[in-house]
Amino acid sequence: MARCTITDVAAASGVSIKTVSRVLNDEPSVRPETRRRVREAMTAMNYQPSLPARSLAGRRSSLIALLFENPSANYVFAVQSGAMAKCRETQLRLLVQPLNDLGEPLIEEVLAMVDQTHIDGVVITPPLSANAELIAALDSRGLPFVRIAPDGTSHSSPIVEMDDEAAAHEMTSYLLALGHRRIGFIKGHPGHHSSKLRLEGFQAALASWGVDPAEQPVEQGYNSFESGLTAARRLLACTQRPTAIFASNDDMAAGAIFVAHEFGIRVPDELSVSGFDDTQLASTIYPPLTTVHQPSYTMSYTATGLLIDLIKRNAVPASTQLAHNLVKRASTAPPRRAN
Amino acid sequence: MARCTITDVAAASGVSIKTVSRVLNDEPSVRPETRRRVREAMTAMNYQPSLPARSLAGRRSSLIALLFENPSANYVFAVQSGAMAKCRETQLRLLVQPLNDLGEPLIEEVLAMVDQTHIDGVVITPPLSANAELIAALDSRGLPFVRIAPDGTSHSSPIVEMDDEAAAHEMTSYLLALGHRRIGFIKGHPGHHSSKLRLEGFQAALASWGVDPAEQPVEQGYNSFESGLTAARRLLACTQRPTAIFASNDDMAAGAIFVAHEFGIRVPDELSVSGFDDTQLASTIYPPLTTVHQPSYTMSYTATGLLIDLIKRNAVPASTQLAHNLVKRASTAPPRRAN
DNA sequence: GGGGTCGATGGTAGCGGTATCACAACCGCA
DNA sequence: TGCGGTTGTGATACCGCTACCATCGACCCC
Repeated sequence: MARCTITDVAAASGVSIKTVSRVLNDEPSVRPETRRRVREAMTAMNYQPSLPARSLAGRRSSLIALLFENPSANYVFAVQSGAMAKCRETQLRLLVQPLNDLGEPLIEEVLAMVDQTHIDGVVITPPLSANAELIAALDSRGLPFVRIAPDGTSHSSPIVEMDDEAAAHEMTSYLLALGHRRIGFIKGHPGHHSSKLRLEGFQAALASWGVDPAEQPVEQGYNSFESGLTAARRLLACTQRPTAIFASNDDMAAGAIFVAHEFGIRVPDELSVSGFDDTQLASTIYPPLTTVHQPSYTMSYTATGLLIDLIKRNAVPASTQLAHNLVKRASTAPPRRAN
Repeated sequence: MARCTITDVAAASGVSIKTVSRVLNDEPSVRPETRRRVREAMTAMNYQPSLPARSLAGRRSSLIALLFENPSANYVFAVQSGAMAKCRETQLRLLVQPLNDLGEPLIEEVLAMVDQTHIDGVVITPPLSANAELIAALDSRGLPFVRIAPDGTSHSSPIVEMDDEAAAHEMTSYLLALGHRRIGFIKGHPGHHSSKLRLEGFQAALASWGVDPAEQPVEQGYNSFESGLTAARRLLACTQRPTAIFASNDDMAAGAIFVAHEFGIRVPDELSVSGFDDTQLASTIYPPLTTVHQPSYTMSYTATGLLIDLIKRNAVPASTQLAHNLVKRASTAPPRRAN
């Protein structure tokens, strides 16, 4: 069962290689009867088209790339699974391209990859999706791409996102409704646009409840567990300790819970903690984390679908917003009455 | 700066395309002076060789695949990063191929991928590395592959592994040295060969300390957090509750700690818990987990290196064993004196 | 009923490289 | 001086497929 080629199939089904090629590409104007014969021959011989040959001859490579620069295993895994699922449906191959710790040559690396592999298109995840140079470079190559959760800068490429601000607003309202009036906030990585939106949602919710945002303690975090540790230590060392902490992602929220354990502060009795993203971690720590479910898998699945449409030159929406939802678990409760 | 080809480079440097090809492939018998001229032209024109063209014409595709069927984001991320790092060093591309939820057509899917992409070789992670049919299928295609932590069945392909039994032995000895004499064990997924080895290490250590392994409570787990929950509930509901739990991986250990929290059992004061793997999770939960550091990243980095050697027909060791080490954190302590 | 259109198919020139062979220039040695 | 053997280089046939154009009968319209 050695590899066989289009020529073998053509011979076996008594047509020219061109007709086999037509069947392969689902082109019209092949008689159904002929199509059937060719298809049968292909299955019988276990014919597999050669991807390199197709991409060399045609304009398509049937290969798309997923670009990321994100250190979170959970996020990357989710995004990758989503993209992969869509690729499997559509007979495409996915080239996964991590761009961590590259510094300057990032753009060059991407362009080299694009030129070498003849990629058809790219899905870009945050924070890369907000990288203006990268966008410009891809544009210069005329390569189609879809961005996941980029910043607000306008560009004609399609976008898949969730409403970070509304979600943060909801979470904050939930904490306020529980009775919390002193809520510590841990900001996300300054490089991520969503960090800004989440803070804005937090502040807007406070304002709408008549609570002065300026009075609430806010600490800078960097999306890592360790940065959550540092930020939470500061928040909990305040003289007026907050009764709740809202962290901009789950890793940092896990840090806050860790610190609470260290300090002997009971969660949620003495301190409520909530996160953002709903990664696997959220339901693995104790107590399980109240958080916002971010549909990372679905976002990337959707983005990949849009990219494929884009490549096929179908009409594509400029922007798609996916639903989030609040996941209430055991890390939040009404504040203990202290007075 | 549109894409340029070997012909352009040849014209620019005044040689034939064949000579450019020679320079590209680092073949000998090109005059240093000529080589320099061609190299210069390539950089000046920002020439990037076309991967599809090379793989079509030559025997190499400069593409290798990483096969996995593992639901753990942390593990997959680590393995992928390691393979990717080695690929980047050697100018290869990595095709990541998850094979989850495929059932029967798994082998076909892999073979189709192999035939379509003209992959040069494969790195196989557990539990796929123990899949005899897969191994046979790859063999039938004459494709080089390296397995990470496969089971004991002999095969000429290189293997990268750690000593699971010795590591489990060490961990158990550590718990015994702390004074524990009733240790609950949570077994790993029956499909993973390492599960068996870890259990054996546990039992051997007990025996060498004169403790009867048959007296220790053992529960079946399936490597997931949830299965750890179930197993730990059973262990802690025993009339003679163990003073320590050794779980075969970190996720299940996290489950045990979760259950301890639920039951109001203090860790490590009333119950020691230890895990295996040292994933990111181990240092994110509270208390941080004593565990065995499994060098997943390094294993896959090494395996990829061996694969490349194999492809180049260099001499390759049949088996490489990487060092593990015990990471002592706060989840273990001497048992509380109860009598 | 002749020319135009369309449906179904085939022939063939590449795509951008590599492999095989050929060949000229140069070398040492008898 | 002439011979075989290197060494550096070029010409050219592919690799497996797609794009473009040609072909050829059937059908259609006025």
